[in-house]
Amino acid sequence: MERDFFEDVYEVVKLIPFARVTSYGAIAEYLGAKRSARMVGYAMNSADKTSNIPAHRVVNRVGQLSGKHAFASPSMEERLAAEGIKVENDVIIDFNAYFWNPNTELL
DNA sequence: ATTATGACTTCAC
DNA sequence: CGTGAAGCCATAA
Repeated sequence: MERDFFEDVYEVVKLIPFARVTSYGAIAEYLGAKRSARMVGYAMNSADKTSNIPAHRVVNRVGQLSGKHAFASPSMEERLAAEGIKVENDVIIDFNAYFWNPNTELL
């Protein structure tokens, strides 16, 4: 399994530092295809099952755990809480503060 | 090759 | 301010 797009997504997601989160759009934009934000999440769906990808650090633009349903256990919010990230009502608190932009911080 | 689907995003009403 | 619809791209059937 080596979908080029997926591969890039995995790489970026793996590079996400501890207690840090990012959005699908940000990753997609970093890959040069900001229109493919959906594919990023789609990749995560496969990534979390097949690889040790911290998909729980990837949320939508508003910091909402849109993909929590893809996590068997523990819950996405628990994983984030384990990193000191507060989550309430499936939404990351102070998301802007935890936001990690690959284009800005990684580059 | 074509159709359907989706962990998104943005514009419109 | 809230809900709805359309757009875009890659994967799967």
